[in-house]
Amino acid sequence: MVRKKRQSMGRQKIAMKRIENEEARQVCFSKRRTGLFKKATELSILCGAEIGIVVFSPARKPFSFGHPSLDYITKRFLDGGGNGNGVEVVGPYCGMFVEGQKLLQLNQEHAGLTEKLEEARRMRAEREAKVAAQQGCSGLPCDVEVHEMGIEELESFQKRLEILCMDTKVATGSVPPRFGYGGGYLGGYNGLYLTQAPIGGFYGHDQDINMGFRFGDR
Amino acid sequence: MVRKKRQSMGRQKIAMKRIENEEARQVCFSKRRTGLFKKATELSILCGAEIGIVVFSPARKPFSFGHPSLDYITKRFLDGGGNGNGVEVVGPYCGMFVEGQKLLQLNQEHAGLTEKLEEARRMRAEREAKVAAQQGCSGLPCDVEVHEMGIEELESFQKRLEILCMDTKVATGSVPPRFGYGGGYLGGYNGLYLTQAPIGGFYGHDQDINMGFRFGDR
DNA sequence: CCAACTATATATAAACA
DNA sequence: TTGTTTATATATAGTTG
Repeated sequence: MVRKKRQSMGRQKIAMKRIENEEARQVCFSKRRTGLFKKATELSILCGAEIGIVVFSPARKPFSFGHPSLDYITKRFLDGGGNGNGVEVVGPYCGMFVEGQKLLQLNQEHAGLTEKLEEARRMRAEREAKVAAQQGCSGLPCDVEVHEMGIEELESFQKRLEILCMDTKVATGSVPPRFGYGGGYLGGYNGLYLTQAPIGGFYGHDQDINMGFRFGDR
Repeated sequence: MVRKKRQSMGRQKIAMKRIENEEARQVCFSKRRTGLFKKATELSILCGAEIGIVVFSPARKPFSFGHPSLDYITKRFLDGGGNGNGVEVVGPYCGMFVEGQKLLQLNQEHAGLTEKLEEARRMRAEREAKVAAQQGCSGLPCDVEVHEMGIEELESFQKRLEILCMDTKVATGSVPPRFGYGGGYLGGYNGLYLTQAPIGGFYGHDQDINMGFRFGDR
């Protein structure tokens, strides 16, 4: 009787060490990343846990996962870290989220500086006007350019932040991708989202595209 | 022949929805969190991936995982996101790490603004001096210091950042906890670190410190 | 909470589309 | 790089201590 050849050897045990074969490593990465995110999804659903994950592929491509969303988790920290203490960082053991605190501080600092800059500009304008009225010596080479540039940069920066914010929401699924970006929703269920998160620069090298949310795109 | 009663019903299938029983939910969380971190560990070893995870338990207690460390991963972004492009955010889809990009931008913007502020103040002082002297508008020495406040803020800010940075290192295990905090290193191997990450001043409540696991154990 | 233990649900290595 | 199939390695629910 002819025994049919096995169609598969089934799952083989593998040594817990770096997979040297590059292709195999990449395949393994894809599958296990999917598995990891699925586990995270289940954990958050079953236990009501809130989770944020960021993974860099062997090819240095970033992927992220968040529930309810990374945005939400970050906000939770910015709003006090769930410890009822929104000001003093008693035990700043938030790991990755320490960044949230830094961000908050920088934002405040930024706002403060912006205000001061504006004020300084106003003052200077006044003086300038005064001087001009008295002596008509306008057109000093250095100051005009510097300050106009400041405003432009400020505005473009503001704009960039807003876009970033919206994109983050889209990517993390806290907002439906109705902006023609291609969307950030990759799967998941029950309000959970899996997102690929290329940083920019070179993610167009190969076609890791199916997730295609870009920005004005490659 | 007496058949022994089964010692266990074995693993039962459970519905993918929130576990209502609080105790069961907490137990499930512990087991699955361990499993999730183990999966992350395997992924990083097998594929050379870099991973950062933050999880909030249903009891709102934070746990984190990082390879090589959250600190390292964060730095990678702050230093340019590993894309060799530290300035323009082409595709700002970094999820959690968008924060990193924002931080970078804000930092740069902060530096730029500070400079411009100084500049603006210097200019204003110049005008003022000119007005006071009511003389020509050619260059002249302007040693008026009006920007002390700016400098003070800058220094305190700098200090706060440094403290945060050090604490982050302690928390992620990249530096031994010699500061009496109670320690952030909880186990791990091969350069992998498992860290519990309580946020506030309450991380000493109980000793759920034993989330370690080994390969080959089961 | 943690450590077994058992029986079963799941994840996944290999090979191929 | 994703999807499918097969056979097997692992993760875990339920329970006990």
